[in-house]
Amino acid sequence: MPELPEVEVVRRGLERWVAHRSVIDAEVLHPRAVRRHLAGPEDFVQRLRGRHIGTPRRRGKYLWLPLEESGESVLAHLGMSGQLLVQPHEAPDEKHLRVRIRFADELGTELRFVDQRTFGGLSLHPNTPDGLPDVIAHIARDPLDPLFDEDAFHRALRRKRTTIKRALLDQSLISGVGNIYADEALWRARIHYDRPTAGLTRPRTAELLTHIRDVMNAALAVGGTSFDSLYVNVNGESGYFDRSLDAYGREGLPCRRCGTPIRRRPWMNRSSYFCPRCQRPPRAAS
DNA sequence: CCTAGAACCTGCGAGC
DNA sequence: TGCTCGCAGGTTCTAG
Repeated sequence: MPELPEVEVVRRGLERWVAHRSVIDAEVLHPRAVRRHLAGPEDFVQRLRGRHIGTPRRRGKYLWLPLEESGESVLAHLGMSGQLLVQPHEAPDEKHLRVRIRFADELGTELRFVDQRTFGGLSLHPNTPDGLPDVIAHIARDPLDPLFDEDAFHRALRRKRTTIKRALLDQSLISGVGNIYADEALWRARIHYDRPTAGLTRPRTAELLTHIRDVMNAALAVGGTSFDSLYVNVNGESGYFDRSLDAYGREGLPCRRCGTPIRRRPWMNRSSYFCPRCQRPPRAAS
């Protein structure tokens, strides 16, 4: 589940059901699911065997399982359609099951990576000194991270010659924000998605960040956003935040603030939803 | 160096 | 019924 709240729901599930177990074996059913593991599927499986899983961690949309005593982690990204499921051994294989991880204990469950579109994947990487898989060192801290550098983020926005929604989706500036929560936060902040970042004032940036945190925490409280069965927690259950969305997916429905119909605009091969009255376009854009 | 756009995949629903 | 088209929550690479 793509954005931060959904990934955090999965992380919490892994912490409860997978942490502190030891791997007895793994099985890669589709090589693309481990394409980021450059040494290949066999190497991935071999280096996983016998390892003890530590406490699952997350930064933005990435999550990882530290392997105790090896200095490495299993890095996971769910892409557009990935799921990490804790299933009983006897549960039938999912249609898009890509990787299976079995444990040495008698709990009767296994960890499965299921991914329809195969944009996501698992891989093994050494950790940097601060416990981060080395390949995600370029990913910025996310807005729920206590060490998120608000001032650096604001200075980056001022420096860039880009627009606000592009910047929010740039994981090297701020991580964890995707298409849904970008639209939701911008609606709350009454900022048009095509507004240049260079003109944002410091208070305006702070306000936007507050809205991002608020909407993410609200989603987290109800298990995240799921429109369909693709986005579920480790037990296969959906979140309920789709009922609370104010902008995303609400084309033609009245803005909950002013009643003006929400608009959808094609944007970067996807969509942007906004209120044309509350979120005024920068110049002559509609 | 920077930014915009396309590519990477599979499946579903709408419209014809 | 069956085909085509547009669309889907992300990241990364390339062209300009």
